[in-house]
Amino acid sequence: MSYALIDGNCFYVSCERVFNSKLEGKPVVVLSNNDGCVITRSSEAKLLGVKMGVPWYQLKDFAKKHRLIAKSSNYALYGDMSARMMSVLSSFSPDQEIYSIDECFLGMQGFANYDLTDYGQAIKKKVKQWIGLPVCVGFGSTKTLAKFANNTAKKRPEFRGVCNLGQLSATELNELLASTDVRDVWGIGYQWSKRLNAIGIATAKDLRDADPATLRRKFSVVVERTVLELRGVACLAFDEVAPPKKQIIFSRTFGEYISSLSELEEAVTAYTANAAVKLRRQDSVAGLIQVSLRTNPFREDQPQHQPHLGLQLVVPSSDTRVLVEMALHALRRMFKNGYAYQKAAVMLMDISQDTATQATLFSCETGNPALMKTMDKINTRWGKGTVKLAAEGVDQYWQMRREMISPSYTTSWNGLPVAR
DNA sequence: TCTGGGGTCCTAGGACCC
DNA sequence: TCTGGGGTCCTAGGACCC
Repeated sequence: MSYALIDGNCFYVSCERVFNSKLEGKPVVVLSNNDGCVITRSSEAKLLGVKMGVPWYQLKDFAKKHRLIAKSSNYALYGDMSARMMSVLSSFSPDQEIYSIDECFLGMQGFANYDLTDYGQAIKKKVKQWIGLPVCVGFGSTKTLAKFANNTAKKRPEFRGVCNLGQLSATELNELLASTDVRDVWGIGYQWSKRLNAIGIATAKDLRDADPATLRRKFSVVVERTVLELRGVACLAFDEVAPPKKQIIFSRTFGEYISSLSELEEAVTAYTANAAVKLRRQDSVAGLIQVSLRTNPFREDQPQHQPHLGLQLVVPSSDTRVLVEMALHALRRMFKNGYAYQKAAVMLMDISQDTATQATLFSCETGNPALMKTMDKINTRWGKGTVKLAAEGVDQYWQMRREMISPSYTTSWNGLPVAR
């Protein structure tokens, strides 16, 4: 069995470029929600030395000087482009696992007679032609090796965007592994890479050749599995259908600080409604809802308050009104006057499929599934927010800032590109 | 003075991913 | 002034049970 991993090159920037050719060849970054910090960089921006995660306000002067272009993130656009890309990719294998917004695995079982390097080039070409997005392709006998191959295809121009490990000699593979920092192995983050370095494991090759049992003892079973995966022993499952989420979070920084309870109530109501939509989309109900608030932790000069409170529902529910009632209850218990709150989050937990719900003896209010379904249908058909609870507020001053956002070219009539 | 052993469940915290 | 959002898995330790 072998796997392909296809990954969009600086995906968000590439999505912007599809509809705005002026961004081509220029240093571009896409910012996180609220225009907070850099989350995607074009290769030109990387060359300028722009680091991942830098706060935008620290970069403004630099951007002016170096003609760095910033875009607010436009998830309506990226989500839609992602769906199109995934649909094209699904035509290249019967088995697809969508791993994130910009990457998927394909199962390559039954492709033994194919030249996978050619096949990878064909994939790359079709996605570029049909969707307009540049991708790289990596092939390996485990997911971790496919990831490694993809990473190699990205970094080394001589591979022309496609790396098939199966085609390499043992020497060539060793050379590639030896020239890859252990930090760049999928599953090894900053903390573990530091500790691995300390015991003499610096490269992907060192890690592959280390003793799995020792690493399990010193680190965890996760690191052991990574070692085995690098050796070609598959330890990670291929999930074709996304399993339902075990927790659902809706969390946003406000456009402006909020100090009043009534405005927080509006925001928490809206956040809960958003989380509930996600919950119903996977036909689930939640048994526990947690609300949290946060002041700006960077403002050490200001009083800090980061409360969170979870409340159990008597009967698990997905009804927005039931969930909102609980959320507001939690909010009112935590809220304190005199703080500038910067962010709120609503988290749904104890999630189960709604068919499995246990009825109570004294059948309590569990909500009205039919009404919720109708609401979701209307909002899908006529656009988000067509029908909502009045308590979500009308003005919504706390909505996030997105000062450099592009139109929703593919998902809104108003954003439709015009051909001249 | 002396104070078992084994199992389960839950939670918090730490690590990782994009 | 301005620092994102949304997930997963694993482990250790405490509570509790017999």
